[in-house]
Amino acid sequence: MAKRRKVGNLLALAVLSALMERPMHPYEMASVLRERGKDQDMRIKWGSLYTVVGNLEKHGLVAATESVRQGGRPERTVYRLTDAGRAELVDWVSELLATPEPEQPRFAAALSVMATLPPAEATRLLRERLATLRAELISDEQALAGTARQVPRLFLVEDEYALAMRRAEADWLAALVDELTAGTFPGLDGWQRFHSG
Amino acid sequence: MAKRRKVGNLLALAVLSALMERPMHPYEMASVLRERGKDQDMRIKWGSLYTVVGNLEKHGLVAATESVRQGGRPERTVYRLTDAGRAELVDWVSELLATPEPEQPRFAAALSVMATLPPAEATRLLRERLATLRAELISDEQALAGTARQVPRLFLVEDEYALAMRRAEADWLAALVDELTAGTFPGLDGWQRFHSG
DNA sequence: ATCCGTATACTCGTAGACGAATATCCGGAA
DNA sequence: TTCCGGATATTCGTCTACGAGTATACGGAT
Repeated sequence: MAKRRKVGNLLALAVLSALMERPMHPYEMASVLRERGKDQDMRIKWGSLYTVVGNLEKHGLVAATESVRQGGRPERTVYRLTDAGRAELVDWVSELLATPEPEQPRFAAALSVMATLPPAEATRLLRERLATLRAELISDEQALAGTARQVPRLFLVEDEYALAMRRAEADWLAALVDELTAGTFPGLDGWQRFHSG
Repeated sequence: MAKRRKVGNLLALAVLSALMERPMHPYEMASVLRERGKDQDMRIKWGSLYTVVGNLEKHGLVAATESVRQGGRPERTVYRLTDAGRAELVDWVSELLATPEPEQPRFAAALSVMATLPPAEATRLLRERLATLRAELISDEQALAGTARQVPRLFLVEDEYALAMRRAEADWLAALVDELTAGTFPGLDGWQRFHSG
């Protein structure tokens, strides 16, 4: 289903949305994104930024407006959103919002090969994860509560979502660890034997 | 924190784990992975498979054992896991299990630019997502219950995890949609006005 | 007056990811 | 017997992602 975008990198989505506000040059986009805390959602890759902006231009989704030389600094090219770009943004967001796509988190990959470790070791590691997760959860909750006093909630939904998912992961993980610890997880003995023999 | 792996692609993890069982040639790995249902977790990219195996060999994590020409078929190179490869696998799984890393699901990106759509439209799309999500949830639950009768639970933890996360997403989403529908989401009027004016 | 750390702004080379093409074999239908 | 479609196995070339490097300017400390 998921349509093939001319520029598929999610960084392009961020760029387009930044340009909704006003024309900017690439470096400025990065700054704006960082200030908005988007850098946590998607760590800004400098190499990609310029490639992505270039591709967006090539496909007519953004257009260069001017090349200003301010002081003696390197020349900056300012880009603005085209009509096609605006349309692409709307279309893309709509698709992303409406269509759940199967994500493949790294942790799932790890679980799928968990059997390569002996059960005791796996349990120990999972317990470690759970502890870290809970600690992060607490500080993230506080951080969110803090920014919620300054930023309207509309711009924090992503964080609320992320937090909810983390909480769910912690809950699920706690249940698994309990089963492993109590020995009620089925097949534990076979798993153990596989690693002893 | 996350150590830089010689071969970072998660497909490499799957390859290493497949080779734990017995030596194989690349195409066979793909088949085995597919049969185990891993192809859902990570859609097999043929281009990557051979690159990844090649890189694993270059770094001494796997080694070619023989090149068999069976019948007149193209020559197949069979690879086995080296000691270094086994160690890498254990180390990698351990890290992935123990260390929660900030994932950046596409949906989070979508939420972060949701404001570019008018609230009514966003709500409509989210409702659509919720419906799809719930439908998928039901069929996935049944599918899992089905395979659970044939495969030991140890090899289904990833699926249980995926399912739990989906459920959590659906719950969170339902709550959000309710707020939007009831009009109790704060700042709804400002959001609307931004798009009318 | 000069030094230097930090912010600004971008370029480039390379490693990796992946789609699509290629080539051969086998079994069954015509 | 011959033809064809699907399974077997891999190669190739392109396109992308990104780290690391480069170069200048500004402001405060020395």
